[in-house]
Amino acid sequence: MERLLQQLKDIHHLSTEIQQQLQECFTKTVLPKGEFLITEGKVCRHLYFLEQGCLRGFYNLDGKEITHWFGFENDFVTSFHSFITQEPAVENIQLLEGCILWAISKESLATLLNTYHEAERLVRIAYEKYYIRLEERYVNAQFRTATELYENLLQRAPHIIERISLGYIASYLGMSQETLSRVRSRL
Amino acid sequence: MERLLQQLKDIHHLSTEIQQQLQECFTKTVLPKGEFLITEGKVCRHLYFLEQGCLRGFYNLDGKEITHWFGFENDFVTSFHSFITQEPAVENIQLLEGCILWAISKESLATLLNTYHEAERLVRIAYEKYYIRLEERYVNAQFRTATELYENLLQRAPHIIERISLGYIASYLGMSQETLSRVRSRL
DNA sequence: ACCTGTTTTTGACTATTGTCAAAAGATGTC
DNA sequence: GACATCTTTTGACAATAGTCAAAAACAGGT
Repeated sequence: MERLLQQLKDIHHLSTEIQQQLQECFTKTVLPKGEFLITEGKVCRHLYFLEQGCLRGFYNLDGKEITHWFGFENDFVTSFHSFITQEPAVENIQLLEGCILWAISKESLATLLNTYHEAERLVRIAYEKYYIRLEERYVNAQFRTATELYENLLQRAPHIIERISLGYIASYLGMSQETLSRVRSRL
Repeated sequence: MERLLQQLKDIHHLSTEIQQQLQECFTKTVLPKGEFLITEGKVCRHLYFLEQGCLRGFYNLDGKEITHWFGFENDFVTSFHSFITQEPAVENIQLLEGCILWAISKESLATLLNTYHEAERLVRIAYEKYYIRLEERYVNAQFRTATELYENLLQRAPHIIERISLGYIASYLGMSQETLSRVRSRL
């Protein structure tokens, strides 16, 4: 819980009142490796804060799993599309390690936003930070050779390379595992 | 201005007070085809509402222009990264047609957000809509052949194909103009 | 209808990457 | 230490897409 509050404080000042309220809204969740946090087709009713562990978001395309995102410590995770619209999720989120998470329901969040105007600003600023990271991920994703894509990732997000297994990274970069393996052997 | 207010009302209810305030904050801007709204390297101090016309966002990669986004009527446009962080923009936004835009400065927006708490919610919800469109654009962007990418775009955003010239669409889909031309001839 | 400049199409060739299949290397457990 | 399982590497071949260059189609203006 300390980590979560600290992350929120980094975004914007928090009154003691709202801090107490937050403590009540979030529930600790511990899940083992391999488990699914979000499953394709189900509506996603919670937003999670990831205290410990890592996970991946992926969707299916012609029977192939496409990893489009990795989550690590201090990230807020959910299928944002499904959480916002309350339509069934098109993606899955799977734990790549055992994880400690803090969950808040859509309803609790809505109540929080209606009660505390400062919470509204908190969420907006969190979105901005999230959006900027998303943008950085996609700039440089196009028109590159496998080698360039890998070198770019190595600079931009070495923690992904250190921690995630080859097949998932290949899927994330949009190439086959074999190609990625060959790229690596050439460096 | 009517269109802008209507768009905002679609997002969330507006009090008459805030409507008047909005009228004062936005400035009408008319620019000819080819002009740049945002230029790489310059800090972007305005957010625009596009009433009429269309435009493209692109960045340079090894001397090649990569179009990553198109804007049409009723879109809010800017280099969000630069506008939010006030760092120099990494992308350009160029008008593909003559356009009518409504501009609001970063300062005016900040004042608005501090004065009217409901504006805070307005921006958050606008972000959510924007984010969802962005996500839809990138899902299905990977692991596909040129033909599939084009067919996907045809379904998802036929207005882009009808209105934008071949070279820009090719750049947007991450393929050469020649390949796109061949794909089209096969259908 | 004609000229001019721009956009789109076509052709030939090359390079990169995907696919399938098998081998080699790690990791964990008994 | 040996076995089973999972991950990574290597090899051979086919298919897809990029590049360069030239031709054709289209649009706007006179």
